Amino acid sequence: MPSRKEREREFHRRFILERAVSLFAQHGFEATTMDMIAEAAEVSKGTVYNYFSNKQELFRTLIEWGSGRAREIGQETLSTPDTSRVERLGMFVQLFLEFFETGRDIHKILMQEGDRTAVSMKDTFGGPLRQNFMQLIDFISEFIAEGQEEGVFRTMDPHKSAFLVLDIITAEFRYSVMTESTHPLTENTEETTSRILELLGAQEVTR
Amino acid sequence: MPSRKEREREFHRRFILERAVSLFAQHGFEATTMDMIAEAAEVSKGTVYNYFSNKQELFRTLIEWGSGRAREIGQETLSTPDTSRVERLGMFVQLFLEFFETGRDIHKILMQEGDRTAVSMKDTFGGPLRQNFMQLIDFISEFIAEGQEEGVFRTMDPHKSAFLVLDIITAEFRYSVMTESTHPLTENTEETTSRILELLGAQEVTR
Amino acid sequence: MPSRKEREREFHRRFILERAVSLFAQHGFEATTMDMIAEAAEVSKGTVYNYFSNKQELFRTLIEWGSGRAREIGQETLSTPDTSRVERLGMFVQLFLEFFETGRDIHKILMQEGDRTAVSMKDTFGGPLRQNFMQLIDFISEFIAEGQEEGVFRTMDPHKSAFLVLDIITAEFRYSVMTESTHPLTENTEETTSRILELLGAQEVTR
Amino acid sequence: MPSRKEREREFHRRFILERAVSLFAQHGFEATTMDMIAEAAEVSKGTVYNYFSNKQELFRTLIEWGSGRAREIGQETLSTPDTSRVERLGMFVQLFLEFFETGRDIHKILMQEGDRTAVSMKDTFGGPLRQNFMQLIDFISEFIAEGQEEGVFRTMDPHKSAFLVLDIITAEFRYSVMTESTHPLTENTEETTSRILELLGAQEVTR
DNA sequence: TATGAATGAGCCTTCATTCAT
DNA sequence: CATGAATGAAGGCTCATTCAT
Repeated sequence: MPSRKEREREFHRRFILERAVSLFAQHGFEATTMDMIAEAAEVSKGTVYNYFSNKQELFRTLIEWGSGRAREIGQETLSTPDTSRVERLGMFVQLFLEFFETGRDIHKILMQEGDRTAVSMKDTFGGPLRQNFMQLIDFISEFIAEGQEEGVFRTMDPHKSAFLVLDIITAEFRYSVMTESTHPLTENTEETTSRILELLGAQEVTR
Repeated sequence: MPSRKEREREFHRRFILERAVSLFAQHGFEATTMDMIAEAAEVSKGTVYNYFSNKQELFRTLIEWGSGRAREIGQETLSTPDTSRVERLGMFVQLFLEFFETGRDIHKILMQEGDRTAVSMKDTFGGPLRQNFMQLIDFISEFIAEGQEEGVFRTMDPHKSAFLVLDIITAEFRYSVMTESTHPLTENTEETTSRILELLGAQEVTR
Repeated sequence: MPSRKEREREFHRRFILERAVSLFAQHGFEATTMDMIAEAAEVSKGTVYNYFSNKQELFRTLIEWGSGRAREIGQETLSTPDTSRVERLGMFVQLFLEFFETGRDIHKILMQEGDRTAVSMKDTFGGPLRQNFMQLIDFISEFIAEGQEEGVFRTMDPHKSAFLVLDIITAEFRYSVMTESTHPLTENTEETTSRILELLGAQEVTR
Repeated sequence: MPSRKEREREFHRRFILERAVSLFAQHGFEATTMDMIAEAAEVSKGTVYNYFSNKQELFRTLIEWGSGRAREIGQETLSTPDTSRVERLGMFVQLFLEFFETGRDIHKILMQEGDRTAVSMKDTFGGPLRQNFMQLIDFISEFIAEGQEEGVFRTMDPHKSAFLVLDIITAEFRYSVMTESTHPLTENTEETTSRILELLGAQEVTR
């Protein structure tokens, strides 16, 4: 039972995080200073240190938060029982694109850091990010493998296919940003889904 | 006719660049210090500044070099006359994967900065990188559009398709890095090519 | 009502300035390092930057402070109503020499920078220094012109005379420094004043 | 008997000095780099070091050169026999103003450094500059003392008067620079001379 | 002697972190 | 807990000087 104090503390902590997100997204980890964060959060620098022991922890929290949510989406949608694989996949794509839409900033961070993580495993932030990412890959991979057993998907390496599936979805985000599009990403849910189904060689898909 | 001095100077310049590449790839722009670069290049810090007026210029040179080469590959392969579209695409994929293979570090940098560029257009390094990237997209886009006119590819937005084509290729790189694979990327040339052809709805492809 | 914190901050700021003055006077702007200033002020380098955004601002503050005070002296003494011009001039000379006496260091800086300003107008520090100096010249100039109208002073270019008047006063300072004299400058008030009166051709002066 | 080589060397040395003068005048000692000097002298940096063992020596040479010339002027004009003191003084003023006119740059340097010298005796450049300056003061001082004995000048401290005499002359230079005047300084020879004579209380001067 | 690449000490400035109030 | 002044370890960059060619 969290006391009122604890709840307030958690609230304050989240507030700082939310203000920090856009700064990190805009300037990257190194170029974002604690002063900037403190100012954006309308508190003193000391206060920021009261909630986060250092800059890295603050950033790591963001990474974990974002990548954790991504993993959750996979977990929640892909294993829903009593639903066709196609429907589940559609749900997954939709929630993912919605997630991108809602938290563009956290996504920019994840993508930038994702690549850096892909690059140097020992990276401080790589840990939780990589873990969440790999779990997400596993959910997708398993989803694909089961679909193959059911004869719904064509036979191909499920693990690699999982990467490709994620790539197709994130491509939407990259395309949107590169073309400075203002259309909501979710508009492309159906198109993206069918592109994935095609990749997976889903039988029942009709175009 | 460049004098011996000039040639040596150019040689030395390249040497510093080569040593800097892996540092930037590993730590990113901000976290890589001029001291690190100087030490890696086995020269003094002053010497590095003798060849590059500042850290940004050094980095920009790398970005332009890498992204310029990527654009060239597109230009050289996709517009080859007297060759079927399928063959041209195969060549494109192969050269691109070879390029990844040869210069893994420069690619890591391009991808990291690519994402950062995708994120904030005003970025200092965005200029040349974005320009080269967009030109590459244009080459691919045109290649697709012509193929559509010839009835070789299915009808879909050529511009967006171009992004997807690139994404499919770079996905190989990402996958390779994430799984710490040691297989040469070029092994996947055929598979990647056919995946792209499938995306484009190429008629003659048989699996 | 400035809070205690604000007052302390202002106090500290002044302290750093006072310690910096003698360093600048001794070594000049370029040769004085922020490390020297920090050490002299018994604080860390970072603290200096807490009070002054950079070296130039610190120096500019000194220049403005000193040259502003010089201008004030002219303003306050020369336009005093109900006082003879001779008395006013005497007051002016006295206060000026006192000012030299009190802040020998700031004067050294003003004279050094004054010459540099005289030399290159575009100088960063020239602005406020030159402005204050010119205003001082204007006060003196006006004082002389009015004296001429009253028939107290001989006829001559008031503007140029103003420069000469100042030169005569500062000559005392230069002489004192060159001869390493320890006599208080104010001892020469009367002598200097009569020298100026002679220059101005003041009627009532008897020797 | 200087060999041709030696003469050429001396010639080259002077050339570098001449090119360096305006740089030092414009930017001051610290802000003038050896690169700038080398470029201005159209030689390599190494060559500059071939003629001057370091930056300080180069600068000191300039100072000695300039201050030596000033001393010479005093020596040559003030002790001319068979000439009235008034005429000698006129000659002195004229040559001095001409010197200012011809070598504005070296003068700027002397005035800037002169003040700095006046300030810290231990200064590296102070030595020769101070020595030449003091000798010049001595010449003037002696000239005044003798004039006093002859009854030509009023009685006053000859040493201090010498400083004032020099101040009156240099004031012309300062005034000219401050007002950005383009008139040749020598135009003011007569006016300046009579101002000095007035200071000295010369009997025969009529205005 | 001329050249200019190499060196490295040192400068200004930034910023994560600490800590007294 | 909140504050923000103080700290000092780096970092980017400059430039006088050296030295091999």
